[in-house]
Amino acid sequence: MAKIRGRKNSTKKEVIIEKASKLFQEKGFGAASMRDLAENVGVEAASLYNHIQSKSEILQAICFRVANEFISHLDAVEASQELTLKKIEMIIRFHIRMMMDQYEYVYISDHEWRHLPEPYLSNFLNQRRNYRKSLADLIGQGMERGEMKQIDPYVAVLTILSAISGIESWQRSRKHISAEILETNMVKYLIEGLKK
Amino acid sequence: MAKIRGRKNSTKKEVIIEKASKLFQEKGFGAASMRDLAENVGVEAASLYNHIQSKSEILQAICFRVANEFISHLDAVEASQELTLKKIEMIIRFHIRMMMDQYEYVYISDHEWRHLPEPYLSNFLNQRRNYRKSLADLIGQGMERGEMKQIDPYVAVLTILSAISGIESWQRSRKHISAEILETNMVKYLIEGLKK
DNA sequence: GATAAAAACTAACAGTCGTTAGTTGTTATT
DNA sequence: AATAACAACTAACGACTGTTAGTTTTTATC
Repeated sequence: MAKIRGRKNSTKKEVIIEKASKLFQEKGFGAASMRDLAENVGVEAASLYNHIQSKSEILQAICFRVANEFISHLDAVEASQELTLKKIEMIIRFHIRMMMDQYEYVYISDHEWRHLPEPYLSNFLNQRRNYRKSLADLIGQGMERGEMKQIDPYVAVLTILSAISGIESWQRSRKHISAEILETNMVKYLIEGLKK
Repeated sequence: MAKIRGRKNSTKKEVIIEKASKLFQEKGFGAASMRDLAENVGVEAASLYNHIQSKSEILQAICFRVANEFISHLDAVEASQELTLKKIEMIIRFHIRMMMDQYEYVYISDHEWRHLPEPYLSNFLNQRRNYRKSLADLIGQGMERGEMKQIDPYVAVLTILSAISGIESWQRSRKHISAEILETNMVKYLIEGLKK
């Protein structure tokens, strides 16, 4: 019996998921093949199945890992004692950081979830719906307390989340702008708007 | 010889492109098959090739059609005599309307352009880069004239465009919110911000 | 060094992919 | 009615898909 096997196994599985995230982001889940992935891992395609059960299991792992990170952070923020507007700013900053630090993972979770098989697809969409609902409630609360403008909370959530998920296209022109400038300016825009 | 053939041909081709736009948006370009598409058109897969040259020609048609619409509108706005902030508002409204009226086309142009073959891919990305550059210049001009806050123009462009392209996820919950409310609130947010 | 588990390999499966060739039916012009 | 272009069909191609079975090599424990 191998003691360390469990550790070794999950390590190799992690390598596969990491390489897959790059591949899925570049080519899309449908266009990325297991043989592509195997080549990146440095192994034959069939050997991958010693560590994973299927191609879509990789997608599941990526999507739900990202979802859990966002949900955990939201819970922590909600439990804090900050002003509502400050809470929203914290969430915005976390989303921006996630997008910059774990670009491939977040991208896949944002765009490739369509290829999740049931029942994972419904599960994922439920989690996403709940997350957005919590965020909208938070914004509604901020309006009630007079901290913020009167704006449809759901539209605000939509605007914030999709504005940030668009950083994807900034990734490719990284040279033109630093991470710090991006975060500072985007937060300023999303909080204060464009008009003077 | 058939006089009307040209017209007939393009009409059927247009049907194919229209059905394809729905299919590509739902399943992604890679996962959508020509046999899928043929079934939606009501014809055998091979028959499609009497009207189109390849699968990717459909993608090209969609991506460049959308790109041209946005470029044309931008040109018209730039030539107008409005205030800069008003110009930007006009562009935002146009993007929102396009997203609502031609959702599938815009979605594909936003997300499936990766699958364009060269040299169309480079061509497309060039056009996109130029479009964003023009928009950033417009915002820079607005700042110089004192109409707007001091924000990195490129970040502003990125925020605006990606915020709007996120309407995709609103499409699926259309019942919860009307197009008018969406447009009004999103414009308000993107111009005035969240803070009171 | 023996043992046994883990992980690599080769070969192949059944199915799907985009696309082409060749043929038949349809439609419009003469 | 004859002609000719168009658009549908069937059949098939070679390549590629995710995945399984069976076998061999590597690795870790005793």
